Amino acid sequence: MPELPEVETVRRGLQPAMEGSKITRLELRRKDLRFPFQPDFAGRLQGRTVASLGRRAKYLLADLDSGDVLLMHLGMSGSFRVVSDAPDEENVMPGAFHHPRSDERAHDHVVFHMSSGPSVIYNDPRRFGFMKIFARSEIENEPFLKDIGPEPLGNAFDAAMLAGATAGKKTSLKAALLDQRVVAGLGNIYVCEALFRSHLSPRRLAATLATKKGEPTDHSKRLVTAIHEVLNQAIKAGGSSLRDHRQTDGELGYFQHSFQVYDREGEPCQTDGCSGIVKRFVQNGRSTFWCPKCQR
DNA sequence: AGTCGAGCCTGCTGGC
DNA sequence: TGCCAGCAGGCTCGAC
Repeated sequence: MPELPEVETVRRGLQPAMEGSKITRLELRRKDLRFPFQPDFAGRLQGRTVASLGRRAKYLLADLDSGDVLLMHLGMSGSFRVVSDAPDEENVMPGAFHHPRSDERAHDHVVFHMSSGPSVIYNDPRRFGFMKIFARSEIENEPFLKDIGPEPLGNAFDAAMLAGATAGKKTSLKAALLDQRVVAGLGNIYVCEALFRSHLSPRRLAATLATKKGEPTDHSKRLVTAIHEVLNQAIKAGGSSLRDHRQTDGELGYFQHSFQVYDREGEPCQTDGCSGIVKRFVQNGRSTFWCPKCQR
């Protein structure tokens, strides 16, 4: 599930419960997620106040009053939900309709009991997600963050930057956009959608975003515009819910209804005047969806 | 050095 | 109905 729009949706949902609130108790229901929890993981969190909850790429970053930062990644199937208290009860926050079944609760791995009242529960069936604490002073050296490219919705990301980052790359446009060192936070869904909206082929050589002089081409400009549009629309829709993603109140995101190519193999292309059919093929081990007729 | 495939783990879907 | 292969939104590592 979680690409940038889903992680940002989760961040906004967790903010009221976590920001300015103290972690009174941390329940670890297993010793690992993708990786073993660090020694004294719970001890470094309990009694600490979350000064702010931020996001970098697909990572959530909880800034603690101890000078530590808690980094959280949702992997493929991670989700958070906020419940009013006592996670063993069915008392979900008002307005939520999602009451997890007991077999879903088997994957409730971490529970943050917050001084603000509610508990924040991390659920992750596949356990590709992980959590790690590091000192804020070490953020520049944090391996998970240090090579990540610019935020696609930030000022540093524009056509010239994208052209520079892909200059000389022998790989495809699709693979380049999935590379977090080029631009942060895009995953398979939003790369497919952005390429479609910019009418660029996923097979196109990444290096063609720049001229020989290194100037950004029109393609690079179109792509940046498309990335902005698709991410902003998806955040507005609360992300995309395919299998796992839910907002923190249990609501589904609904951007999946706005997909134009992703998971639409065999359906007609939605570009005005195009009679193409959406195709799927496997590129770098991942499904790519595109319209061969209008994406060049 | 840059690029690509394998693997991590569980659950769901479609075909037989 | 039941079984099993194939597939899934991310990331790192090792091999070329």
